[in-house]
Amino acid sequence: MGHSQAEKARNRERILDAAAARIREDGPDAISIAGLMEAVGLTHGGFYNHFHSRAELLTEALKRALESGANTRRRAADGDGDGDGGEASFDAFVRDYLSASHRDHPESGCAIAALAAEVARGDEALRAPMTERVHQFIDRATEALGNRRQAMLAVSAMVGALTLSRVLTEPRAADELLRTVRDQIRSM
Amino acid sequence: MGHSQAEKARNRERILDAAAARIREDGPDAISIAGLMEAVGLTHGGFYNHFHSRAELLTEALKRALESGANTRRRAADGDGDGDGGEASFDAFVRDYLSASHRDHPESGCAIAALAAEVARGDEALRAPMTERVHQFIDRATEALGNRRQAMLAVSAMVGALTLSRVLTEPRAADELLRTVRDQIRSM
DNA sequence: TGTACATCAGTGAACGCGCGTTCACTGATGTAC
DNA sequence: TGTACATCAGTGAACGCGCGTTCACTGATGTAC
Repeated sequence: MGHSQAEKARNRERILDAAAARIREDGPDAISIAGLMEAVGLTHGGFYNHFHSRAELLTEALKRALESGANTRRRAADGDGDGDGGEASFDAFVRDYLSASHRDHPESGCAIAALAAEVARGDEALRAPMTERVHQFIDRATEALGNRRQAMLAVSAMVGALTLSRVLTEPRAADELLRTVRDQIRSM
Repeated sequence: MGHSQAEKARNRERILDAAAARIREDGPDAISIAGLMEAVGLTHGGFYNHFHSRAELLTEALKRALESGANTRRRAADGDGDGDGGEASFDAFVRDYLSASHRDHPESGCAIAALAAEVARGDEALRAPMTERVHQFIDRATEALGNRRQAMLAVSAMVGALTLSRVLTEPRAADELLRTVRDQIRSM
């Protein structure tokens, strides 16, 4: 096995990516160091070569999850949409954000929807990076809709609808909620 | 100390109420049996006279939290509002739901906003009672707004805005989000 | 109504397990000459 | 370019703590007569 500096950096990335997926899928409390390291193919002792503590990992994993979720959304909207940016791409963004596929894959999805309530209970260091993303989200919607007040409504509804659609037990009702909120926002 | 049947029933209620508050304030994983029993003035051993397991407690505490949150909202809207029911009381309901006071007191607040993401990760037995409340919420908004599609948007936005306002680090921004979404919904 | 006995809510010690963290060790990597 | 040595990423055993759960015990409650 190699122990080079390059490999160390790569392993840190792999740990963070695994943690960012896991935290969105099962929540912060479900992350155990042994389990995480095993998922990456390492043993738990080496964890502390990369992070000072579990708490530090969670902070970094949240940041990574926020980036990852935003990137995945962006890619989906760009790939799907008619690549002319602006309103058209925001429309594609909304379609993707409120899709069944996003609902069914929190591990690569929006970290705001997956983790907002838990982050809200945390200290300011944890809330700050998510706060920044929320503002970016609102700013982007404001540009697309040309109205900051509507944008706040739209962003709140997107986060709320995605979260609620993950709770509803009947797939029909979950689909209906997504579809309805999506159409309402697209016709704003 | 009394060990009567009546006192047992009362203690069970006190345990459930404490758990319902704690689960909304700090999340399900923060509930420890010893801590909960101590908060109620009992010792941890007696817990199992009331519940089979911690998992059973969490299920019951969620149900209690859903009821409690709905009741608190209802009381706030009725006390505040012009007691003529219907649209006026829904307006009072929205004002209360998206208030700073509700944001700052999750322990007596809406359990949907506080726990949706965590419940979404759980099994169907956990999701069922919250699903029911979500439908009640949407039905009530549908009655008030006279439009089921708008009601879904409104409910999603209320849950999303409350949750996001708890994340934002600057009080000004958190207030603005609540106020803006509240006004948008009231003018629907 | 009073008495004897069974029940059972609550107590607090103990058990066992999982998990975060530490640490001595290893062998490959990287560097100084 | 080659060699000797220091560094340090990863390993896996061990430690300590918190916590869910169990259990023998207690004394008040409730019931049968």
